[in-house]
Amino acid sequence: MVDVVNVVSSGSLDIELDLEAVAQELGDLVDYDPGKYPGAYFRFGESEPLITLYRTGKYIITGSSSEQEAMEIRDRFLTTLHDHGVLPESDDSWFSIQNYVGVGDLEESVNLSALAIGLGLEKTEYEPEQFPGLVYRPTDYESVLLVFGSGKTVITGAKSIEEAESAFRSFRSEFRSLFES
DNA sequence: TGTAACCGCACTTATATACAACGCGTGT
DNA sequence: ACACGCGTTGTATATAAGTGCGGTTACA
Repeated sequence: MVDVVNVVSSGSLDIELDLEAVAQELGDLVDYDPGKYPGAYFRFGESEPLITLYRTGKYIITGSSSEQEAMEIRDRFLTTLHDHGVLPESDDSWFSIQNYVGVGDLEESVNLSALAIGLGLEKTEYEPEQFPGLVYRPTDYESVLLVFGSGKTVITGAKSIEEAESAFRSFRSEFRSLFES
């Protein structure tokens, strides 16, 4: 239905950090350049999700493919900080999923100009010279959908996988009723 | 040297986060 | 006229989609 390709989550360690010292302690796992960006980048491996850690102790995990993977990375991250003496205790104050990015497929080609009119011009943006996809902001979902001529659809801004799937299902039925396919 | 094929990149969307630099408004 | 505070913007990250552009490479 909807294939999740990216999950963005965030949390807090609830302690202030000296990022310079953290980078020193963790070595290759951390990439920190305060002149370029205030956050320190932490990554376990080449294609692993990225954790951006801030002075305030707050952090963001990007690039997970599921909620489960995000949770696992968080656990490993906390354990690693604890093992290096950066974190006194390995339980953080809060952690939550902020954004799901997924891909759906209508499995047929779409006339985007006609779709923009069908869905309503006030809810859509379609400027093919600027971007090949149609931007659809449904009234009853917080998610935003990017629809392409191939029928492939990107769903983003969802706070849960259920929200993403529901938004896509709703869009697909609207699409089918518009074009009677 | 010309043309063709291919590659990488920016475009757009959402979202958390922080810090610098900017504009603008108000008060002194 | 100037200082200060607040709001906004750009910086950076991941990720998919399809299009167009520039640059590089290969072959005739």
